[in-house]
Amino acid sequence: MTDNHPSLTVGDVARRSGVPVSTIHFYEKKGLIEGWRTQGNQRRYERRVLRRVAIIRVAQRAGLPLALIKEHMDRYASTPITSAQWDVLNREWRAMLDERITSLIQLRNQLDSCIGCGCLSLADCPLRNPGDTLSREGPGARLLASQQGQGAWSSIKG
Amino acid sequence: MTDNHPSLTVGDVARRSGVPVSTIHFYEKKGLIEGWRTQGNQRRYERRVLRRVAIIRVAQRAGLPLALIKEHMDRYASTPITSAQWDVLNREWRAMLDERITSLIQLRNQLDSCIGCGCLSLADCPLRNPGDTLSREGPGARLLASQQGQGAWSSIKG
DNA sequence: TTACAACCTTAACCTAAGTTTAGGTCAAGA
DNA sequence: TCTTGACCTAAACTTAGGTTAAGGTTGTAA
Repeated sequence: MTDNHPSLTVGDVARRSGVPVSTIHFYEKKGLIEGWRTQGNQRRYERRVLRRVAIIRVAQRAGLPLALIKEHMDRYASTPITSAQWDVLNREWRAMLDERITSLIQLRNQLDSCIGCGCLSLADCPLRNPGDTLSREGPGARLLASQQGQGAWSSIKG
Repeated sequence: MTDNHPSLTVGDVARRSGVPVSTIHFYEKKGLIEGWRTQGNQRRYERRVLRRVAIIRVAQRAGLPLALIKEHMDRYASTPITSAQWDVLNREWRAMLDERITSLIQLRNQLDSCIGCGCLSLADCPLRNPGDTLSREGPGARLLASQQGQGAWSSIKG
């Protein structure tokens, strides 16, 4: 914990990142972070790992699966990355985030018009059914979901 | 499938909502949707359930857990709800969505400044460490996560 | 009335992201 | 030296959100 401490123990990382030791083990096993071992086989990390853990946690809050986070970090970490490559990756990552943001905003906007209506309570829907008029044409009631579009990242779940 | 069809089979719901039959069963078992049974014990639903399923899927895409979606829907469904009550619930739900939206936008904005830097590649971080200067004071490197705020809804995961 | 798709239930299985437990080792201070 | 807290591994367990399988029933159309 002194200032010119060259490396962090797993406990240090846990304390300073707010993540349990078991999770640090887990992340290491999954290849999301890396460090080295002492002669006594104990884990040691560079300070830089803290930021990496922080990014992992933020990305998780955003709903990104670890596999995707890892994949992305790995691609950025491949040493000779051209700015064009970086650009592509960055755009993909953003597209996925944008998709999720859109989803959330859309959901929020549905609140007044939909959550208050009969489809959620058991009373009649006061919005005389703009959705159900679609039903004759096939896959109705998908209007919310179908507005999502099919970005590059939606394939992740499909 | 004819127009004045009063009810939907589980297959109808599946087809029209784009969700597998097994998932419809699952949602029903979890109490997220409800219907009734024919004399032959087959499921029947009102058309309204389609919109409900659509909302569930959008909410899921936004990263909300089913338990939370259900909890919220249940509260709206409690029959005698005053407009004041509705207002409170609506504000809570929106606050949570806003929090998540903010989180995502923040993450997206971190992309350029952070994912391109040395904490992800193995080179030195070009952003001469605004995070690590915090390390002397205790839980450093939590700056991203701690910017998230602790709204009424963050307790859900904690 | 017979075929066949669509339905039913229960139970086992699956992935993700960890957590917990058990049994053993390491390192630093009194 | 001894104790104690921090560390190690492996394996079992957990929750969420489903999917798959097996074996039986229903409903409809020829």
